[in-house]
Amino acid sequence: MPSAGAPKFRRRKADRPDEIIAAALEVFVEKGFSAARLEDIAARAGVSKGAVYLYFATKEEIFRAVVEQGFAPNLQTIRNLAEGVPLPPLLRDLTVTISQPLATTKIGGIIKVVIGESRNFPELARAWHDTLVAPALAAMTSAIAAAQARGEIRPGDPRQFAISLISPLLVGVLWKETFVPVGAAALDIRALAKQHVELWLAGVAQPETA
Amino acid sequence: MPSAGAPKFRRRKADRPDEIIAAALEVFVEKGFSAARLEDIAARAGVSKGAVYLYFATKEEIFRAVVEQGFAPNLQTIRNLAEGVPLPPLLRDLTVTISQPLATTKIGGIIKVVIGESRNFPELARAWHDTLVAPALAAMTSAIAAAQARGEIRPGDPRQFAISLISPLLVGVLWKETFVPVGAAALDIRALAKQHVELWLAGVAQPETA
Amino acid sequence: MPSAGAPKFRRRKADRPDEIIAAALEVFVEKGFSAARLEDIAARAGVSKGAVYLYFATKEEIFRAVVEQGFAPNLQTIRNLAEGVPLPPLLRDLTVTISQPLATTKIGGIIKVVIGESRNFPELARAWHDTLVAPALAAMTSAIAAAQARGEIRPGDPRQFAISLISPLLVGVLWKETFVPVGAAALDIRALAKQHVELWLAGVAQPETA
Amino acid sequence: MPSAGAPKFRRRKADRPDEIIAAALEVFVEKGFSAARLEDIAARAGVSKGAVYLYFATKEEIFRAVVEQGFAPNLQTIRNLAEGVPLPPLLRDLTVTISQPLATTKIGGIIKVVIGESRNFPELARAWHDTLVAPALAAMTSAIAAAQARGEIRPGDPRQFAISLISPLLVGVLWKETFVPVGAAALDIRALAKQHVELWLAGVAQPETA
DNA sequence: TATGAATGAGTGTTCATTCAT
DNA sequence: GATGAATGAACACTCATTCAT
Repeated sequence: MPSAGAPKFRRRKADRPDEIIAAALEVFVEKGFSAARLEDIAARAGVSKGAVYLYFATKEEIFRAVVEQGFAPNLQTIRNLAEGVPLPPLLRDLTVTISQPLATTKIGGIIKVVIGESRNFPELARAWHDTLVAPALAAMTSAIAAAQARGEIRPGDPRQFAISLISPLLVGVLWKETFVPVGAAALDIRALAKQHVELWLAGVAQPETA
Repeated sequence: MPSAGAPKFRRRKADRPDEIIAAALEVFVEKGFSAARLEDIAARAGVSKGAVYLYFATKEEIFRAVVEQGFAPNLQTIRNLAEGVPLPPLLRDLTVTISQPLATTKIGGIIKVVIGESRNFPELARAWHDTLVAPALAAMTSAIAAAQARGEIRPGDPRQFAISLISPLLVGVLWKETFVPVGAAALDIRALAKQHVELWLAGVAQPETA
Repeated sequence: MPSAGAPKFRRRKADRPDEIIAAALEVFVEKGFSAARLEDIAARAGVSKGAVYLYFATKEEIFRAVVEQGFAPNLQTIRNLAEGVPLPPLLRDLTVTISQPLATTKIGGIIKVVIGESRNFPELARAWHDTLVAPALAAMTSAIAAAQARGEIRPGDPRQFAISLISPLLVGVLWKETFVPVGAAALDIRALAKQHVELWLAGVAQPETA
Repeated sequence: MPSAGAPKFRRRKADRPDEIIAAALEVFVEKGFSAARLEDIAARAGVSKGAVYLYFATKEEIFRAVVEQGFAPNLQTIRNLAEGVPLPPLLRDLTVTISQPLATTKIGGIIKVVIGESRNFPELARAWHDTLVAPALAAMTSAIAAAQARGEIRPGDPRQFAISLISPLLVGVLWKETFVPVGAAALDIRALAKQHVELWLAGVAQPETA
């Protein structure tokens, strides 16, 4: 009977943690860590307050799980930054690959929460920095430096070039999380990314020195 | 009277509200609204808990005062965006004017807090958007559109161009508030601004159509 | 059937209640009623939490069972206090009979728990008093009074004499439960009982009136 | 006006801790540590729940204060056990000195609580043992040993003699705390002490060896 | 029977807010 | 005005009890 394949009314125990994390993410993004009520998280996950404590020992642990779970899907993306490839096609490609999840997943909310709680949970901010942000920035920086060495792009601080490149994406997701919910005009992150990459490529191109 | 001679003891009652606001800003930036304790704010302002309530009716009101007080100094800057002026000199100028306070004042902290509490205080996020962010963006957008009309810069969505222009500054400020306190390498916002403006100007320039 | 041959696996269902009571006794003695967790009792009894509820309706009921079960083995001892017998041999005998279980069984723990929870479970304290303590004391008191009537022991309040007689045993048991677990020197209850009975007999003896 | 001597409605801050400790003692004796509700303690002390936390950080800390406060008044009594004095007058004296507070103060309740919570607060049980019980027992033991050396009392384990001596007092206070509240006949501790001391003195006296 | 996931009432603790001084 | 002791509503967390399997 259990093999019949029809999903049972009661969900499997194994699903609960993820359901709770998903619910918690929403609540944390809305309220921040402190103002988030455990009861809200539980309710949104469709379980009782007590059930949450079957899977997480404290509210903090839920928060950590939420933030850490924001890592995994993004780690791979970073490793795709190959150095030997000419930048223009690489970036035009990457733009699509990156702006897609930024526009559609919850990652923006996590970024917002990490920023907001960075002083209350410094280890999490540090983990995000060390595991995601710094490596990603370093990868882009060295890809840019390599392109400079090949003469493809003009001189200048490659780290600052990298920041110039990715900042609008970050601002885009924060805009979406911060101002759109209070009535601001939406931002087409993908269009923004596309136009910005062209701007950036033109901006870092070698001047046509005759 | 306050200007007449050196007052024996500073901290005249008229200064209290501002001292409280300044203290509150620090605490709110560190902890967020919910986790900020009134007692900490009072202590940092050098007054008793009860004294805070002589000037502000609730913790929320202090928060509003903190965020609203972040407006004033920036409103003027925005109005300086003249439309008739060629963009390059204007922006090179503006870069200095803007990145200076971003790098040295508390404005970064306020931005962080506004982002973090945008869902708990939507009116504040809306006020920031409507009063500061949207007008500034609109001003830049129309300045850019005007420049496009004059043929100074190439076609493209002028709002997105504007976002491309200012995003690195915003990211720089958030970086300073979020990752530097947990050990990340500092960012020279002014250098970043300078290099980025050149990148942007080059990136939006008309292609050298012969 | 249970007596036929060696049962393959012990722990037949009929044993469960006693196993639970035994486990509960340990936990109650360690923690007291309130701080005792049903889960601990279940775990120590080697059953699931739910299984406990197949045999007992509430935690209180388990507690009652534990305390009441402390009665049975002791009720008989009390009835052995014959009145017509000369006290010295009777007591020297009793000493061994009584100090044996005091030193080796869990009765000390039960006494401790009954004392500790007497206000939370007054009926239990009352039951202990009415069923065990008062009858025992009364039996001893009248045996002593009878001996006084026979001129074997000197005048004095026979109830107080009875208390003088048994107190060290009680204190010995409580000492074992209270101070030995925190590092105090152990007490040899049997030796104490032996020496104390002689002291008592000498103390209540008729002064050598020539 | 404050000097007028009329006690103000609002009690002095300095009195609160003691009032809370007194209230807590009652509740702890009635319920035990776990079952005692902070709200009950607060109510019985005539303050709000929050006020308790102005003086004690946790419920445990209140408990410790209650138990430790049970030390002080008793420490001095112990030191009065002089060794060179003949035992009979010393003990007849001591009996009054000791049974007085046992009969009238809250010490019995504290003893009961220390016994009941000895496993949950082993440091407290240990502190009681090391600071009060063991020294008192040691003092009596050596006073008895000295008397034995002087030939005043007969041979035998002096520690056991000491236990024989004090046990009825202990049992008396426990009786008062445990069984009297559930309807048992009261015990006149002072009369018990008096008769018991005589019993003990006669019991340990040198047999009239011709 | 037996399990253990789930529930939700209960309680320790915090902290914005009040108010007697 | 200024203080900080006092209040009590709010919330994280626990655990006896239930019940689907």
